[in-house]
Amino acid sequence: MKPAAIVAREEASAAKPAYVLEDQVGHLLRRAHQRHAAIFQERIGDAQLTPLQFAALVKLDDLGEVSQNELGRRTAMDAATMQGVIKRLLARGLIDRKPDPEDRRRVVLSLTADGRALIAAVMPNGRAITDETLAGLSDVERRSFLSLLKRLA
Amino acid sequence: MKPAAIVAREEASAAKPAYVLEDQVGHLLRRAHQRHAAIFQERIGDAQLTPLQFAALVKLDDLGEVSQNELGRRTAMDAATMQGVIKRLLARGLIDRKPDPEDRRRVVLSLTADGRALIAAVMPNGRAITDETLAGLSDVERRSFLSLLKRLA
DNA sequence: CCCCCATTGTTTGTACACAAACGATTTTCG
DNA sequence: CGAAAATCGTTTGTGTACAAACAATGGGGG
Repeated sequence: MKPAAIVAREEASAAKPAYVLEDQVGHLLRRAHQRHAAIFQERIGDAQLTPLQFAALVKLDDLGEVSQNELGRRTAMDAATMQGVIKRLLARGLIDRKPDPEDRRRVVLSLTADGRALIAAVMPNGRAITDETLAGLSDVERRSFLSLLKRLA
Repeated sequence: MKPAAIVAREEASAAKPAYVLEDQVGHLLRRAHQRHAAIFQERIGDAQLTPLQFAALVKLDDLGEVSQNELGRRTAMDAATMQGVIKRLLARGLIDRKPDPEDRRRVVLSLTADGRALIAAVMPNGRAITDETLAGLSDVERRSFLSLLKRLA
């Protein structure tokens, strides 16, 4: 006859066939994202700049001029989230905003000289952040992980 | 002599050696997390229940009774975030809260009967959500991805 | 041509996420 | 023992994240 403690443990694992929070993708994605955000904040080199603001500046640097919604699509932010991000970048004078003469619904966004200077200055830190986030994985593992992650996103 | 447009493009790619936003871990983690959150909301089967609330209930179900901070550590939420999550679970009558007689700083949390019933009801959906999030990856790829992700988190 | 429909940008409301500062308690260590 | 340090829970402030509803504009199809 098995000891009561073991019977109880077996019953428990029979009743709850192991939903281990720590093994769920969602939980792990959330924690990995948290860790990345912490690394970002620590190393981006500009205390006010957030990951989303950085992403918006990078894309704006790539594209030159874009409408607000278009920039949102390119950076995976919805229109409401965009509002806040754009407002803060405008307040810091990092981007410019003007009406689109060809479509009066649109506003055209672009980097200011300050914006271009900032993005040039912190870009290397962006690379370092990516690198530190992936520290602990070998080159092969990094490639494999990024390729799988891309398929999930 | 090269056309100005091509010179400009070459200068651009020389000056900016390809920081491709779409390839950065941080951006991909954020997008994967977004996608998971959308799947969660669609399939958890309780419109009010969020991923964090679900996580808190699962852990509470595992642990029985815990203090608020302890539960926060187990679910990777900080104390301030915990406030809101606990407040909403209390408001729905899914958890109980009582002072710890042995440590007057602490509050002891536990599931109510409603909380236990809800978690039992939605647990299968939790599994389905994990599965759908990983849809597109083979079994081998899933194991590999989760193991790498765990090392990043 | 005009009406329906889509798109653009905005606002409001809810829910994470965390820093920072706080009062109350408990623990530790000199 | 008693003061310093640590822990617990709370509040405030800023910044994502998204649903839902809105006014204004643009594009088509009847």
